[in-house]
Amino acid sequence: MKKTVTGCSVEEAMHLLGGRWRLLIVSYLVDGPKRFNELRRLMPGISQRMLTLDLRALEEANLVTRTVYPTVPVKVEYALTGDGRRLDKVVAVVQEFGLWLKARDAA
Amino acid sequence: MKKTVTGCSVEEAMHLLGGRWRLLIVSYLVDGPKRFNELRRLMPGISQRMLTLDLRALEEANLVTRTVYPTVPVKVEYALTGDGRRLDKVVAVVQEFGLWLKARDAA
DNA sequence: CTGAATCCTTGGCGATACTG
DNA sequence: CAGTATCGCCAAGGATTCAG
Repeated sequence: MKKTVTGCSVEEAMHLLGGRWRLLIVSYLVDGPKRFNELRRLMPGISQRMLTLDLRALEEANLVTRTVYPTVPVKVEYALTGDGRRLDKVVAVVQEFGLWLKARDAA
Repeated sequence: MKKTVTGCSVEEAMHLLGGRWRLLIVSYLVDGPKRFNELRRLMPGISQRMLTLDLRALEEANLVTRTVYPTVPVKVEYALTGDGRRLDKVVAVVQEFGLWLKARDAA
């Protein structure tokens, strides 16, 4: 990817997190490390492909770590890095807004 | 639009704000009402079409108001609604993250 | 100045099948 | 279990033109 977005900070952040699933993935990792299929179960709508791609992107951005336990069968855990912890507040605030939005539109 | 995203709050919020420009638009409206071309100047990359479409979407979501002053030439002002003010924190947090991100990647 | 209309391209994303 | 590889769709977005 590496599309040079010369824009401002909001644009940069959105380019990294703006996909359909990325911030949602992070929102689940905030609670602690998760395995691949664990994340799939938490997000019934996501495809295997997108989960992989988005996790790779977050990994490349140093927001998430990928740890492989060489057991049989293989076990892979994803967790937020220290940098990724910078997203805690983002997730919290967006989640809060989303909740309010759903409540409002339900009425 | 009204695409029924049955997902969780983060997914809902991202579906509304996840586009390339929407949150950026909001980030400029946080500082006060802005005119159409004023927004265009602030976002050199955006096309006329997308600015219109995204503003309409935000308007339909009751986050932004559109006020037409019947002068000649016409003057149109966009401003955040009370509901839209719920995005102040979102913008602030995302902006902060984006700034940190740019600083980190500059190093 | 603020759009609407049209056409076209891109890439985000899903579906499916295959693998260590 | 945790992926990779292909294929193809379609909505997001850009460029250009026309209009009140």
